[in-house]
Amino acid sequence: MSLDLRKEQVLEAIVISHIETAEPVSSRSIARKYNLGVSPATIRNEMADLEEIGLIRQPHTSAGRVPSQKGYRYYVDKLMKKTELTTREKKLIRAIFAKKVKVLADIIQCTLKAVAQLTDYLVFLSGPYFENDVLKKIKIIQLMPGKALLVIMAETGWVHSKAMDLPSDITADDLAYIELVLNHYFQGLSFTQITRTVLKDVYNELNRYRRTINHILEIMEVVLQEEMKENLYLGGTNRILRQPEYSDIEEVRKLMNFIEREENLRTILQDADPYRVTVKIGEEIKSEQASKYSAVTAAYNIGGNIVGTLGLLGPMRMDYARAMTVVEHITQVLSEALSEESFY
Amino acid sequence: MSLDLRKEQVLEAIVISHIETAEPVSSRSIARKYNLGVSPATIRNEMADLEEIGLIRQPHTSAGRVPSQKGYRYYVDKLMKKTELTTREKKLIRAIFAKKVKVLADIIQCTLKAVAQLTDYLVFLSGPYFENDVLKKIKIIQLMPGKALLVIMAETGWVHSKAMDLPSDITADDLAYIELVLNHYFQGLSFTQITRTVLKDVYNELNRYRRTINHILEIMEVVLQEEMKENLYLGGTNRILRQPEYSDIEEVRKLMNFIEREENLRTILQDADPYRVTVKIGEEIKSEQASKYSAVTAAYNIGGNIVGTLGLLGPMRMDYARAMTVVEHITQVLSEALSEESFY
DNA sequence: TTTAGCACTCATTTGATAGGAGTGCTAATT
DNA sequence: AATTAGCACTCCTATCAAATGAGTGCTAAA
Repeated sequence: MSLDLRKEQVLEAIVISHIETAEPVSSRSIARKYNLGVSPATIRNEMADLEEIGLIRQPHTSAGRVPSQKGYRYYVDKLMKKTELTTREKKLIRAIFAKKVKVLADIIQCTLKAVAQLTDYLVFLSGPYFENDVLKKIKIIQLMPGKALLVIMAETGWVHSKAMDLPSDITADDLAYIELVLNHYFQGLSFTQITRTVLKDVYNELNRYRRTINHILEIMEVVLQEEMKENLYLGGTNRILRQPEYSDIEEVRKLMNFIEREENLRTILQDADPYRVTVKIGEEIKSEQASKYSAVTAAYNIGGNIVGTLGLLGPMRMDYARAMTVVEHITQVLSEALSEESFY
Repeated sequence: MSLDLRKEQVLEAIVISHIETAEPVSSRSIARKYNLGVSPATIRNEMADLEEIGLIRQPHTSAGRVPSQKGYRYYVDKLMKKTELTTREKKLIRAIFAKKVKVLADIIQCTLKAVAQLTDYLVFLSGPYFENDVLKKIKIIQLMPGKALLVIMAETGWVHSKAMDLPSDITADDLAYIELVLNHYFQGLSFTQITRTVLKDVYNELNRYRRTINHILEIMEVVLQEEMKENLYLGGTNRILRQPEYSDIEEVRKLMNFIEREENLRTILQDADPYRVTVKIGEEIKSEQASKYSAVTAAYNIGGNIVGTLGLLGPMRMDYARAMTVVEHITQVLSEALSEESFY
C-alpha cells in the first residue's frame, strides 16, 4: 500500500504533531503549522480518506485525528527521517561510560543511566549471556583443607570462578583426577551442551567420588547457569511517568503490571531482529497487555558476537526516530565498552 | 506525656481505623466500631483534647480526625500490639527461600520478593558488606600465559576471585614473589585498612614489577570495593501503587523522586538502630522530602555480625505493627540463609 | 460527667448551561 | 475535477449554583 504525496504529508503531520503534543490533531492546526498550501477543508478530505484506510482514527466525533497502529507503522517504514544525537549528547554518553568500570554490573548501570538521560522511556536490557561460549578448561584449585576454587575458562577469554567446600577426606590427587575427567568430558563443548548432556556420563565415571562430584557438578551448573542466564535489567521507571499518558494512575498501574512480569520484557527482547534496530508497535508486541505500548530494540555484542539486547518501552505515541537513534547509539557504545577489556 | 485510658482508646481507634481506611475518622464511626461505651459526643470531647495536645488533627473543619506524626509515635510506642505472621505466611517465606540459591544476588531477590508478597510497601536493603572483614590470604594463580586469577580469602570464609590479564614477561617466580609481598603486607588487615593505607608501601617494595603490581592492586581494589560497597537493592515499586495515597500521580512522582536518590534510602538504613527494629515516622526521617513517609528497618547478620539493613518505606499511614513483624521476621530468615553456607 | 440536639461548616456531588474545538457536508469557486 | 468557504452538527469540557451529607462544636438537659 502506498499513498500519494499529499496524503503522506498529512499523515506525517498528524504523527509528528501527535507525538509532540499527545493531543488529537486537527485539520486547522496542520494547515497552520505545516505549509501544505491547502486549506483545512482539503486536509479534512484527506483525513477522511486516511481514516478509511485505517491509518488514523478519531477518538470521538468532534475531535481531531490520532494515528492508529497501522499509521505509526506506515510512518516508521516510509516517512520517518533519521535523526542524530547532538554532539553534546554524545559527549554526555562518553562521560558516563568514561569512568573506569571493571565490573559488568557497573557497565549495565552506566547504560541504564545514559539512556535515562536521553529519553523518557523505560529502558531494559538482557544481560550478556554466553550460551554458545565454549569451555576451554576447568581447574580445581585447593585453597586450604576443605576449600577449593572451581575455575571455568571459556574460549572467549572469560573466566569464572567460584569457591566451594569439600569433604575433608578428599586428597589433592583426587581433585587432580576429577579435574582430568571433567576436562576430558567437557572440553570443547558449549555451555548449553554441557548442562544438557554429558552430566550423567561424568557422574558414572566418577562414581567413587560421588559426594564430591555431586557438589562440584552442582556448582558448575550454578556458574554456567549464572553465565547463561539472560539477566534482565530495568530502568527509567521514574522517567516514564513524565509521559502524559501516565498522568492517569490506572495506566501507570497497568504499565507496572506489565513490566513486573519479566517474561513480557524478555519476549520483546527475544523477538527482536539481532541485526538491526527493531520497532514493534502496539499489538505487534506479542502480548495482550502491550497493545498500547511500543518497543524499540537493538542487540549489542562483544567482539562481534551478539550477547544481549537493549530495548525501550513507551506509549505507542513514541518518538520513534529519537528512540531508534538512542538505542542504536547506546548499543554501539555498550558493545565497545564490553569488547574493550576482559571483565569478570 | 501520658494519657488517661479513654483518650488512649480513642487515639488507638483513630490510628487503627485510619490505617485501615485511609480516611479521616469520625466520632460516630468510633462509637459504632469500638465499644467504648460512650456516645459520639463524648468521643468528640476527647478528640478535641487530643487535637489540642497535637496527637491528631482535622484536615478541615467538618472532617473527621487523622493521626498526626506525634500521634503515630505515641501509638507505636505505647499502644500498638505486636502481631504475628500466620503460619501460611511463614510457609510462604520458607518456600521462597527454599530454592537452592547459591548466589548472593539470588538471595537478595528472594528477600525482595518475599517482602513484596507480604506487604504493599517499598522494600529496600543494603547488600551485605564486609568493611570489617579481615584478609586471611591472597593467592595469585596463573591460569595460562598472560592470564591469572587473583584470589582473596577472608577470615569469615568468604572467597573472592577475579581473573586478570598479565604482561607476558612475568614469570611464575615473579608472581610467587608478588604474592608473598602482598600477603606480608595485607594479611590480618581489615578491608578498610587495606584500601586506606599500606598501598603505597607495597607499591615501593614491588617497584620493579610496577606494571604488573599496578594492575593487581587495581584489581584488588575493585574486588574489595565491590565487597565493601553497601549495595542498595529496591523492590515493591508496583506494590506501593496500591496504597490509596498514591492514586494521585503527583504523589507518585514525588515518591519516585525520593527513592531515585539512593542516598535518601541509604541514610534511612544507616540511621537505623542495628540492634532492634527501628521505626521512623515522617519528619523523624532526616530528609525534607520524607516528611510524609515512614520507614521501618531492621539489621540482618551473617553468623552474628551485622552486615546490612532491610527497610520498608510507606506512607505515614503505615501498618506499623505489620511492617515491624515482617521486617523482623524477614531479616531473621535472611540472616539464617546467609549464614548457612559460603557464597560466592 | 455524659449526652441529646441542633446549628454550622465545608468538601463533594449533581445537573444544567455555555463555550469551543473540530468535523462533515454542500454549494460555490477556481 | 479539485478546492474551499460556509455552516450545521456533535461532543467534550469548563463553570457555576444548588443540593447533599458527613462531621463537628456548643449548649443545655440528664
